[in-house]
Amino acid sequence: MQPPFHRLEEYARLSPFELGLAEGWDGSCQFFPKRTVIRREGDPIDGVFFLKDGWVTSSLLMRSGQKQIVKVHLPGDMLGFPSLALETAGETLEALSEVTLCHISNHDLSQLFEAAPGLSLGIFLSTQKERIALMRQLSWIGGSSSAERMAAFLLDLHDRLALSGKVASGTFPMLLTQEQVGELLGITSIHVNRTIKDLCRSGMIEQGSRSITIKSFERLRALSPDEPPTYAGEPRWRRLGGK
Amino acid sequence: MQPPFHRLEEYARLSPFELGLAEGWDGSCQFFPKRTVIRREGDPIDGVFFLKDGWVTSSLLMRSGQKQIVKVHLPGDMLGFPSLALETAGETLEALSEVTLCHISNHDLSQLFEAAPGLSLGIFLSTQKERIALMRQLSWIGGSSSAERMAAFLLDLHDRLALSGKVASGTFPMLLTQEQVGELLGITSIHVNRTIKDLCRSGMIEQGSRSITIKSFERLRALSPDEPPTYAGEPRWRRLGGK
DNA sequence: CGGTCCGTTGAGAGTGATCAACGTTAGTGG
DNA sequence: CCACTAACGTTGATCACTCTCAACGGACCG
Repeated sequence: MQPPFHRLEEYARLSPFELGLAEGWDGSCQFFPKRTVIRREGDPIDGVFFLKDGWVTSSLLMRSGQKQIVKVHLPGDMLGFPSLALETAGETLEALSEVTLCHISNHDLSQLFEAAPGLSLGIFLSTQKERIALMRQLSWIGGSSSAERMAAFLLDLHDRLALSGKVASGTFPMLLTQEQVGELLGITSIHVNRTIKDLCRSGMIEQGSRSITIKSFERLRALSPDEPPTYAGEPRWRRLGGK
Repeated sequence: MQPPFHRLEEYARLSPFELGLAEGWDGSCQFFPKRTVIRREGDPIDGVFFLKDGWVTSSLLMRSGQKQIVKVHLPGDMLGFPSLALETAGETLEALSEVTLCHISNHDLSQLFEAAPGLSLGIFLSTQKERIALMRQLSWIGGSSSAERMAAFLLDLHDRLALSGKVASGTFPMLLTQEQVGELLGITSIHVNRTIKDLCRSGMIEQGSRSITIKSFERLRALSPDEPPTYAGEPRWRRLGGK
């Protein structure tokens, strides 16, 4: 299975039929230019997406006009699942870069749930993983200073990009503007700037034009309010999948 | 289906076999006294729970010692699902009152996924609903003042308790201490007190010994940073479930 | 070569944290 | 039933982190 589709097998060895399904998605994918709104809060729900390439934000708009970014999605993520429980979309999906998406209609999804148990379980567990990620982000914002949030965010992004081989000796691309980082961490873009500068001055990170380099993992991890969770591998899935 | 088990049918009409499964849970339930830790972060994962009666918090502990309450669970909620994606439990479940829990082992859960498609889909969608709730809470904490967070929290709790008929003319039980409300909303217990007092002074709410009364829904809703989402009913499920 | 978006920096204001003390309720054992 | 104790709620004073407002520099794009 070619990246980023290999992530579908993270929890489950897939059957040839299931692999075929995923290849079917690959065949019919759509491109979106940078800054496109893929689906807006309140839009009708036409299924979910598999993010083949590019970065996508998921955000909520409050009545005050304040935007809260809830997740930065990277290649291999599945998008739009929370809205399945709602009448209309509950989050805005927005392209941070040029993006390649595979669209999975409600109809295809229902067939998948019926006929592809391994893929279903893998998707189910990956959405639980997203819940864990949300819980962590909540704890960052609810109980940490701006520097601590920033450290946690940078380490998390680093680790997730490293899984796709997008990191070279601590350096990884940063496609968010400082304003967007602020919307993600619940601080002002101005304060994001000061916080980043502080981390640079103290030698923990360096910033390139559209990249970040982590200079001291040790000190950044010491600053971070929590440690990354250990995800269950296939053995746990096997227990859940029966047999 | 007797409350709170009726919530399992929120998304799916259940087959007689599926109803039997749920009744089986009911037969083998456990009691926990107030303040018991049901499962601690890092504990081995022995399945999930159905909350039959009582209130339970789900929380994360940060290295600083700060606790972030991530969710207040009410009767009918399913607990412990996020940890299925992890090697060890990712959240601490703690009884806020005397609690009745039905335990569902990994083995039972795998059988359920295989043989009870309606129940499986209902559970899947309810976990997506939890994601929506987490996203909303994140936006409250990330982008609102303490008074706004408090308004959103009180309205949300009111609405969820109203679904179980636990609300009488705006009055509902409040089983959290002010310290716990603080851990939920990301503010100090001292500031929780001041915020509640302010809301009382301005006539929006009144506080009883272990209860809250909402006096002006209109003004509290105007203060709240967002509006409650509209959850999809059975029609949407039918589309997803196939047939 | 303009314009817009993004990043950067300064000064001042405000919300909420911290520290400290006291009142009140509830639970416990005599 | 009362005394005692601990947990919870309440209030004041001070401090710090972060927001707001404002201005300017630089980079990318048309």
